[in-house]
Amino acid sequence: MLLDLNDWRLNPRKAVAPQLRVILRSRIVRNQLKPSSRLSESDLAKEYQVSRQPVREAFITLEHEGLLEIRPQRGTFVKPIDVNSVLGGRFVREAFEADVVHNLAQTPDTSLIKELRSQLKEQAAIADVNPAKFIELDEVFHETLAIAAGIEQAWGYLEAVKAQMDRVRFISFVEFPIHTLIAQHGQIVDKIEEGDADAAERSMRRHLKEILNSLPRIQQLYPQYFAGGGGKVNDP
Amino acid sequence: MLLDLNDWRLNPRKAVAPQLRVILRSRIVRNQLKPSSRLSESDLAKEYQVSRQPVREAFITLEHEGLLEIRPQRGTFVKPIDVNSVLGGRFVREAFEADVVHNLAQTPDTSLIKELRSQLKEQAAIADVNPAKFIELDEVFHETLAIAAGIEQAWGYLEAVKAQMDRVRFISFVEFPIHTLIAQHGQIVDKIEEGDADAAERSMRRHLKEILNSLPRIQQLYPQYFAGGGGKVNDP
DNA sequence: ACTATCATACTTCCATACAAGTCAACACTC
DNA sequence: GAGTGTTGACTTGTATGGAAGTATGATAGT
Repeated sequence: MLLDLNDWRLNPRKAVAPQLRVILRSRIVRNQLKPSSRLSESDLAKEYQVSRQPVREAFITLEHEGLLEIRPQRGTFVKPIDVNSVLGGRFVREAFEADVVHNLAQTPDTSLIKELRSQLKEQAAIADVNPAKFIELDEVFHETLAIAAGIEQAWGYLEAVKAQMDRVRFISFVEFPIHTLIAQHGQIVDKIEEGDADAAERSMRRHLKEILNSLPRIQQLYPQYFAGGGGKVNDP
Repeated sequence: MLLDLNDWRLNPRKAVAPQLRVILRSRIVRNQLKPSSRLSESDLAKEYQVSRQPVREAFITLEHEGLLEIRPQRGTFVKPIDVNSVLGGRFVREAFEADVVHNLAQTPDTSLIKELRSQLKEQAAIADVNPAKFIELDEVFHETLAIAAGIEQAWGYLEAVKAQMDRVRFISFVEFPIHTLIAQHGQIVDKIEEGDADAAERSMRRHLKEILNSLPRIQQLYPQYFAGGGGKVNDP
């Protein structure tokens, strides 16, 4: 889902439109297609050697996901990052994952703990080597929690939420204190293992508030990627 | 959003595809287009006097929303209700709205309370007259809370979640204890007014667990609308 | 009676042509 | 020079024909 799809190759056996959707989505989230830049149906059609129609259909789904803005008869543009959307998404995600770890801590599972600790080692190993890869591992970590809580289905609803947050992270890796994030992961695992549901929830909420620290700085460093003013969003 | 769009005329000035998306979405959520029933691009194109392309584009977005299932070269079908999707969505929504009222109760706003109490009266007045209209008012109630909490943006992320839950409610109004729901609304408002954040959160969680009571009964009464449970399943 | 093959009528998916709106450049009028 | 209308090259939106795949039923063969 978050894979790097630079080496795109369309599989001619499968439908083209869904493949284009995944490829373009990856290129936008990874900040390879810059916010406010123009995307032309015809140009992309030529680039991928297909007709305009499948490109167009990919555009439509990506607009629905909040990554593109289609202005009829005007053009299609990569949507600038809307701070309120990021903050709103972050709120949803915090609420969701707080409940997830709260549930998990009430019935700790040793095999889950073992798996999570294994992932922590991977994260630490890759941290200074390949930050983009760390983001993938981070996603796996959180998804593992959701699946363990038995609500894999629910995790899918957060796709759009994660996309908006990931866009911010891909703009500037250096602004994110990866080792802090990993330490927070460790704390969450600890609290789940201890069976302290409230503490686990607090750890997760603190963890997911981390982006609030870096977001203003990133917005200041890269104002060209953002749109509108960052209003205030209340947080628990 | 949830409006009844039975007698809807296409506005020829605006793009057709988005209008079709809204119309079809409404017809599916309101259970006018039955689960597992077949939708044909050509038929709908004739029905709305347009070409197949805009119909197709509407299909694609609705599939992405989990309301349709497009089987290539086979047909397009209204997706049967997946209980796990409903439960997962319910989980997300409970987590979200619990945090919303928790925040609201920490800084009670008298004008908000007044507005909510006014809505409660409306709900009570319509309860026995028009259950479909009550669902609309219910949506307004919850949305009002989200907006008051300053996270209108986040509310948009829950569109798909609400759609799945609403489908269940539209299958059978009688299974839902509307007066109980209204009483729960009242309790939530009370606790916000009292400034008791934890109690407000508990009330909201109890309220959003109400669907768990009726879901099994509805599934048993209308197995043909659900996937993978009780209905005649023709698996290979 | 039973099975395999093939014709046919569907379906979605893609390519192409055209329609309609937008915007910038440019000539023209005042 | 300032303002205005026009042209033309763009854009996305829609219509339509055909390609490829799938289900169904008739038919031939055993």
